[in-house]
Parts: sequence; structure tokens; C-alpha cells
Amino acid sequence: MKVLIIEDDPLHRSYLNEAVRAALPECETVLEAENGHAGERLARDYRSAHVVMDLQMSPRNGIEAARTIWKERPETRILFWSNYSDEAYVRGVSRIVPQGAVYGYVLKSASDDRLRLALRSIFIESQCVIDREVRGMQQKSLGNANGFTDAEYEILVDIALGLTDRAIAQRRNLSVRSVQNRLQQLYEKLDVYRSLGHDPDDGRFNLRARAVAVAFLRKLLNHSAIERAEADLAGWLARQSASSRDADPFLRDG
Amino acid sequence: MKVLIIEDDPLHRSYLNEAVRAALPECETVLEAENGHAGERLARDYRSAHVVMDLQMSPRNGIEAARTIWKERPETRILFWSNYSDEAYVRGVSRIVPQGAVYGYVLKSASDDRLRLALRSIFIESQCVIDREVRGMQQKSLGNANGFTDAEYEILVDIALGLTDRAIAQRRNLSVRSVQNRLQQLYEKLDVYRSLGHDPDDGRFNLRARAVAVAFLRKLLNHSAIERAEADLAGWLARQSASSRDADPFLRDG
DNA sequence: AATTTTTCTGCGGGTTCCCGCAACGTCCGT
DNA sequence: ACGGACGTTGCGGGAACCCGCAGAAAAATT
Repeated sequence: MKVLIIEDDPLHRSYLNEAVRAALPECETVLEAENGHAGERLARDYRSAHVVMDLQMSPRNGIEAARTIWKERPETRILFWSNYSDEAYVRGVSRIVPQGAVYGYVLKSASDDRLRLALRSIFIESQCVIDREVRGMQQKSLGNANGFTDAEYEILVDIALGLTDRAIAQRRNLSVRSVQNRLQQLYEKLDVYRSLGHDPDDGRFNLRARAVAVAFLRKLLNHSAIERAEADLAGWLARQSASSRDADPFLRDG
Repeated sequence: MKVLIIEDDPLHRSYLNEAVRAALPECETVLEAENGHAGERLARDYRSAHVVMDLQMSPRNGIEAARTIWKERPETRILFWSNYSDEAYVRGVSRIVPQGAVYGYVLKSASDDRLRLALRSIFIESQCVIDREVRGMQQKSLGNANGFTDAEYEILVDIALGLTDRAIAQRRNLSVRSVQNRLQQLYEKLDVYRSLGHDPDDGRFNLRARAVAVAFLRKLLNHSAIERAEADLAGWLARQSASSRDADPFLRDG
């Protein structure tokens, strides 16, 4: 058995290395990579089926790396080992895990024992292990009680990137009015209206900007989420301006 | 000599502990705290004059902790030991270091030797040590070549919090038009206009929201900066609504 | 198939934002 | 003292945004 470690912090990396060797005596090789790119390359070259990785890395964070690894080999087992249970990360991971894949998500604050158990559960017994705290976040996020629809999350990202209503409409194939409807849903769910003591009507907020702010404060968005979204947007813009030279740009006006 | 370590990651904490003992044989006591609050308390109780701390902690990050520590005892020597050289952190630190204080800022990616040298320089020889990369960021940030004025940074924070032009005007004692002028400066400096390929005029951005987005991408803003700003804003709002019950709320309309 | 529920869409108006234009004040330097 | 650079403020208009209303379309339920 081979295990691939993708983690940018040297201290954490060597700690992981030791933990893996201690927990998995049947593991004869431990590979190490210090960022997403190197990790993807090693995973491809060595056909690693067992990966444990951090999420917050640069360049190329864990979510992007995991996506390409899983795209090439969906049966790969990945244990995410992160400092944070930000909703942005949890949602990002849930979004990319393939059908029936075995994976795990444990926090770095977990005990050595928990980490050992998670390693054995995932790599030996093919059982998913999601940290209690992360699981809670997942349910809050996906259970549509006070959670967010994909549509709502999508539009949140779009305004966080600074797109106008019209641009969002084009991108998502909607009318401008529909975009505004979704924005209103978003504003209500984020509780933007009474987000800070607004006794009189003077201390007022720009709803759009305020929504992004509270999303950040609630860790619904974080840097890496914005980074990924920006890259997607850049790609879309490129495709857009390429096709607008061939086709009629007013297709959606009828 | 006593040294106080404030760092939330256990691995990094014990590494620091070892590094301190190795670099400073004259140090007989090493205290540890795992977040800003605990750190402030220890610093106060033990009158620590030598502190090394992380920046990104929760609750109460390094900048806030350092501010209160320095407020109580400005001659305290603090070495910041952080993963990042985000402009937001660098600016946040520069903002709070007292006149003539001795401090340092080294990245966690630095070698053991660099850390050792920094510890001795700051605590023994009273000499500031700023990591090369951080120093570069500092100059770029403060040198007003392509750097940002305090006024510009201030208004950036305000729109990131979601305030309207009018609210900003009230808060900063300006007219609405002046606020808009500063916004325009900000937009130009952030290069919001051609930030992404905008071949036609259709792929358009909401300038205000876009400015916040690129500020985040450039790490001019980050989570802790927003958190601090939000706390400040809450305080101001409280004071505001308190005084508006006594005084005439239309003072600034003449 | 019929009905309910949800989502999408156009219209209209009130508000906020973006910004060019012009006037005024302060602080410089020659 | 004069002229210029810079920051602040008011005015005005065009664009974008927020959102209630109501009909159309789609999806879910019965």
C-alpha cells in the first residue's frame, strides 16, 4: 500500500507522515507533496489510491487538487485534514466527491487517536469518516432549513465577484428579474436586513455589498472559494467573448 | 528572562517552544497561550516583555492581542510569526506598533536559523527584524506609488462592510460627494475597470462589489481584517444610536 | 389529468450609485 | 501675491439596483 500526503506545512507534513506509518503498518511507501500541483502529479505518476491532504494550500488548493485526482481516478480514497470547517470548504468538498467514493474530513484539532482511526477506517475498511463538527456544518448547509440552495450559493458567488445583475443573467441563463428574485431570497436567508442594529433607518446598508460581507463573516465564502470562482469566471468570459464574435449576441433578448 | 508564546496550533507551539529554548539559553521560563485572549491575560499577569505570536488565531487574533498588549505596556517586544504576508496583516501590524517599539515579523516558511536569529536580534539586541517578503509588502503598501492611502483603505473597508455612501459620509464626517470621490480613486488604484477581459461593454461589473472582490483576491482584505472592521462598526453604530437620542441628528446637514 | 406550489418573467417606480462639471478652500513654491 | 496642485462639496443626469405586483411557465403533488 502507498499513501500520498499533500500538505504545505512542513511540521504538519512530517507529523502526518509519522501518523500514517504508525496507523498503517501495511503501508510500505509514503509520498509527500507540498502543494496541489505537485500532489496531482504524484497521484498520477504513482497511481496513488490513498491520499491525505490539506485544503488550504497555495498554489492550487486541496479542493482543486482533489477534483482533478477524482476526475482521473474516481475510486481514489481521500482524507481531508484541515484546520477549518468553514462552510465554504465543506460545501466545496461535498460538491466534488464522486458517486460512492470513500473519503474523510477530519480537523487538525482532532486527537492523534481520531486521526489514526480515520486513516484505518477510510483506507482499510472503506468507510467514510466525517468529523462531527464538519458533519454538523454539512447538514446545516445542505438541509434547506436555514441552508442555502445551490442557486442561492451560486448567485452569492456571482455578486461577490462583482458581477452586475445583467451579467449574472447572461451567465446563468436567466432574466434580470429572476436574478433579482434570487438576490432577495439570498438577502432574507442571510438576514441582511437586521444584520446590525439599525434602530433608525439612517445606518443603512448596501444590501448587495452587505450580503457579501456577512457571507464572509459566516465563512460561507472564503479566499479560496473566491479564487476558484474567479478562475471559473475568467474561463466563462473567455468563452463568451470568443462565441460573441461568431454568433448573435442578443440571443436572450426575445 | 521570560518568553510568552501565543500560537493556536499545538505542533507549531511546541516547535516554537523548542526554538526559543535553543536560541535563548538565558531564558528561564517559557509560557504558552493558545489564543489571543489567553495571551493577553498571561502577558498582563506575568508582565511579559518578550512575546512571540501567530497572527491568525480564533478567538481574538494576533493583531488585536498585540494592540492591547502594547497599549498596556508599549515597551513589550513582539515577534510576529505568521504563515502569510497578506497586505491586510502587514498593514494591520504597521498600524498598531507604538513609537520606537522593537518588533519583528518572520514567516513560518523561514528556516530554523532565521527564526533563531530573529529571536536573538529582537529580544537581546533590541533590533527590529522584518522578513524580506514582508518588508517588500510594507513598502509597496505604504509607499504611495501604487500603494493605498489611509483614506482609501478606510473607504475600502467601509464598502466591504456593506455601508452605503451616505452611511460612510456620516461615519467619516464627509459629504456624500467626497465619499464618491474617494471611491473613484479606489477604483482606479485597484484597476477595477479592466480587471477582467472586458472586450465588449456587456461583461460589466458592479464597481463597488468588484473592488471588494479584487481587494480580497489581492489579499488587501482578509477575514480577520473584516472581523475587526465589523467590530469597530458595531461599536460606532452603538455610540451613534445612543447620541442620536440626545443630540440633533441633523448636525451635518448645514 | 388536474391542482397546487414553485420558479421565471415583464412592468413600473423609488432609491442608490457612478461620475462629469464647476465652485470653493487650503497649502505650496517660485 | 499669484498660480497651481489637491481635497471637499453641490448639482444633475444616466445607469444600476431593490422590490411589489401579476401573469406565464415549469415542477411537484394529488
